[in-house]
Amino acid sequence: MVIEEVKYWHIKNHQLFWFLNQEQIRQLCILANFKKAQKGEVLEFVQPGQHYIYLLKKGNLKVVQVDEEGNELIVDIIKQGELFGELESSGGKSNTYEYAQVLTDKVVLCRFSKSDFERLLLEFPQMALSYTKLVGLRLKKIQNRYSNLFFLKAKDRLVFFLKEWAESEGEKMEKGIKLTNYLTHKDIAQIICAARQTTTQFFNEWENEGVLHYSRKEIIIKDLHRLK
Amino acid sequence: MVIEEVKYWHIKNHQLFWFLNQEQIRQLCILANFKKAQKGEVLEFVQPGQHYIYLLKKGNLKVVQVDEEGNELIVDIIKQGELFGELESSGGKSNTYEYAQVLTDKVVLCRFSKSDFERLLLEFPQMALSYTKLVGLRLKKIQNRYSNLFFLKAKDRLVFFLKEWAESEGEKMEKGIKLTNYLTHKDIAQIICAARQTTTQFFNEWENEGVLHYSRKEIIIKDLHRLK
DNA sequence: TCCGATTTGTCCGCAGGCTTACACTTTTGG
DNA sequence: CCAAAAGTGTAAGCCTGCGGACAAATCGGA
Repeated sequence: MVIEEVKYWHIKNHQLFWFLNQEQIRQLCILANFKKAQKGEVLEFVQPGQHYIYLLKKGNLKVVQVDEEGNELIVDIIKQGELFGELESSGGKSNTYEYAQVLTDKVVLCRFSKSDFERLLLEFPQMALSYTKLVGLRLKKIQNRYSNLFFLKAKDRLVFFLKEWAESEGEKMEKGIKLTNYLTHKDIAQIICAARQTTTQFFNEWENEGVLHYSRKEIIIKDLHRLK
Repeated sequence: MVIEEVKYWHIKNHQLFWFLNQEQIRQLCILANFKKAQKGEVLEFVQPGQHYIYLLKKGNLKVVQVDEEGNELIVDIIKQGELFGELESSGGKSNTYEYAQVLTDKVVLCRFSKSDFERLLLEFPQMALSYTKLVGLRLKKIQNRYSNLFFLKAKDRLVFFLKEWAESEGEKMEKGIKLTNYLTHKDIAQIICAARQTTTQFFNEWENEGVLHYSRKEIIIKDLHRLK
């Protein structure tokens, strides 16, 4: 069962764990610490002094940044098979605090210490290269979000976000594209950098126009092109 | 002379080129393509199909992103000794176009092909690790700018930018901190994501309060703490 | 099944800062 | 050395969308 899971994980992360053979994966698996968590649970993954890399094996979670006034911003949504932790940890200096929270019913994740991970990267340079590309990809993604925040208005940012979501997790059906929903209006607002009320408004406009249906369980995008 | 320059460059980039000996540096130097450019010159560094990594040896330049309406955003300021190119190239999909422009009187840069660079990283895993950390650092930096754009108002973003600049290139003097200026109000506006007029206004407020002096050649921050 | 908590719906005033518009100043290049 | 271009100063109007306020709906747990 554990090996089964590892196999799965291995597939999801081919770009990174490609170069390891079964034995090495098994070894990494021993290194790794497994953990389960329930919906809503908060994971404080940036303990000072303790540096871990996390791999989300099952479920989804959000990485939230809080400033001194208590304003929250969702920095990233971590999906099945994605790495997080070291990468996200904020610059250190600032007065913002960061935590992760479970969005789906349950979540399975494992972690390995930063130093173990680095040892692995040194042993398998090919893997270091893959890892670098992975980080580079995130850099591009965030850079995209950044320029969107400047170039686009709130509504267009929401459209952008929904299209991206549809692309990565959407399921095509006769009635449109179905997204299994694990986000509230508030969550989405914090992702696209808007007020919750503004987000609600846009959703309702689309609901009335009949191009989208939002519910807590799922979102149906009936017509992607009319989404604007 | 060339070796002198390489030595210098080596120092500036210790985190990356640490592990190479003189011979290897010389070799990299042969691999590399040198180029000089004048102030104002535009470098189209993202040719499709051609993947290069650039190292800025001397001077400063800005990386600009342009959207379909012609709005410009400065994605990054590249300073002496910094790498750019592959890292910055936008996600590919979008309809934004990117270019670099020389800010200082003259600029010296060299480039090596992505594949040569990757070969080097594979040969020196320690270097791959350093490079990974470098990319990670940029990720953090951009993530910081992103959350600033959400949490902070325009004026505070300008303060943040100036403080950062002062930290990286400021020169302490009796009259305050001196910054050799290579940016116009427009440039700064495009960095902090504000309108040019807004930026001008803030500078003038500070000028009147006597906490800062702006000119095209230099910026003197007389009192960092009163800058708000 | 019921109660409290969370999420969603709606309205509206207010403000930050973008736009437009133009005058003035400094730099650059022929 | 002069004209054109680039950069700076200043002001007014307008618009997006934030924030507060509350009601209604939905969920989750005891």
